[in-house]
Amino acid sequence: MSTDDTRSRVLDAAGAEFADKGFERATVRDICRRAGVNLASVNYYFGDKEQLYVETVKEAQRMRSAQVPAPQWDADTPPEQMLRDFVGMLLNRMLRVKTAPWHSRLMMREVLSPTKACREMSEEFIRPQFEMLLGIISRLASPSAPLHLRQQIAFSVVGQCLHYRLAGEIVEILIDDDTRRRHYQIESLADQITQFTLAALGAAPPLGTDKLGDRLRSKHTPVESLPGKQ
Amino acid sequence: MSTDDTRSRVLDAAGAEFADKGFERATVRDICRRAGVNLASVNYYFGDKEQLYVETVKEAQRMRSAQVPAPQWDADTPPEQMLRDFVGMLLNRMLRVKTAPWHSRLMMREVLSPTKACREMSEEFIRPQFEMLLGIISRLASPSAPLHLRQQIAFSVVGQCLHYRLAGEIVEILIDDDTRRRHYQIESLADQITQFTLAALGAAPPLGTDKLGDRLRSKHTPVESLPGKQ
DNA sequence: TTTGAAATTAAACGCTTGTTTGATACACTT
DNA sequence: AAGTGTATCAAACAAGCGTTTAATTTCAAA
Repeated sequence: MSTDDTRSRVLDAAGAEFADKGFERATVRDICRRAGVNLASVNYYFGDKEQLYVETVKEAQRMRSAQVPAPQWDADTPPEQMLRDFVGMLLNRMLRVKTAPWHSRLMMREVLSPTKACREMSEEFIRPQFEMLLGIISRLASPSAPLHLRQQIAFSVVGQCLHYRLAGEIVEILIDDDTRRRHYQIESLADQITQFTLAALGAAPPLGTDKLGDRLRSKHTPVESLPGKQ
Repeated sequence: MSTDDTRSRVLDAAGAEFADKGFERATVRDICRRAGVNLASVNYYFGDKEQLYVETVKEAQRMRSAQVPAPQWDADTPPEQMLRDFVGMLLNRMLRVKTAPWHSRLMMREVLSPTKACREMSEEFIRPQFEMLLGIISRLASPSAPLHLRQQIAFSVVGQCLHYRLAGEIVEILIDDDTRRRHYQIESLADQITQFTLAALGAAPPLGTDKLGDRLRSKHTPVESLPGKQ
């Protein structure tokens, strides 16, 4: 955890402020007020606001990989299960931590509009995840599917997940509270997105015929290995 | 189009600035400089910056409905074609106008993070589009599919499209220029997303078997039996 | 105890922001 | 021609911003 020396307090407060308001709207004064330190601390420890921001993103990246590790699979894990795990991980990382620590929110911000200061960091953070998904897709798709098509399928998967994070405010407007409480829990969404994708690939019957969880969860080992953050 | 009196010039310049930089980062000075009018004009005609922003969003909404109307279909248009048209419209509205007039960019901004000043406006702008898509899905999906599932399928469609707009910078990082030029044109993406969705619904063969455009664009061919790759 | 570098502080600097002012130019009526 | 309300302008205002400074406190080594 964060020690309580001044530098760490500033870093933590800055992360929260940047995650909430973005770089421009977050002010050094608010950061220092939240950290309970003097106004000049930012410049004393980090030089200026921008270098503080970069350090904050690095910290978020460190914390996130330590705290929500990617799933590991046996050699005989069926690719359907891998897809379900991956989608679950994606949704959990995006939605579970909406109000929790600022690390995920800040990372999301960097993905959506990468700061030039952190561009290459975002890249090396995203690419391995994309390659992992691409590997799963390749096991599921027809062998004749060219690379660019498999890449687009991967984007289709990511897009479905991202939507619930980005357009969350619109979803709250369009779907009534009751329906949302009943059918928009993370695991339900993960099931739906997985089945949708598998059906599109011909690896499962079309949507609306049965529940995915009944097939995937029961057949193989239960999925509590999901990166659940407590 | 816009008359060249001062008020219109300010409104037009403000739209462009707000669309580019958002409310906070856009400055009254830049707006007036771009409009070629005096700094005080904003307050003279609109009261303050926030009221100018609201007027700008209203103007964008007016222009957009006049300029990019939703597709109209014959009674005998097959739902597959309707989905293709809808996806094409969505992608065009999101991507085509990246550099073009500011109206669409500003609307997109409002959808992603609705200003409290324009919340209800965004709602009445989004909902009809969502209902239209929901109608198409309902014709394609299994009759047994409950409402909440059809809604989530609609979100899956929107999510796939939105992704190319929102994570566009990440896509540019992950996919090399050549592949992007060849396979990431708007119409190609619309084909891929449509086929992906139709396949998921059992209304088309799984992805990677043939090109969608060949079937949909020429003439509608009925649904063939779903192939089983178990 | 003395010393000196590191850490912290209050205050101010210079700049940009949105907004307001008061004077001036213009167009139109009487 | 005089009067009148609208429109435009340069200039200044007050507030907030990131940053700097210079003085003070802290505290471990000498």
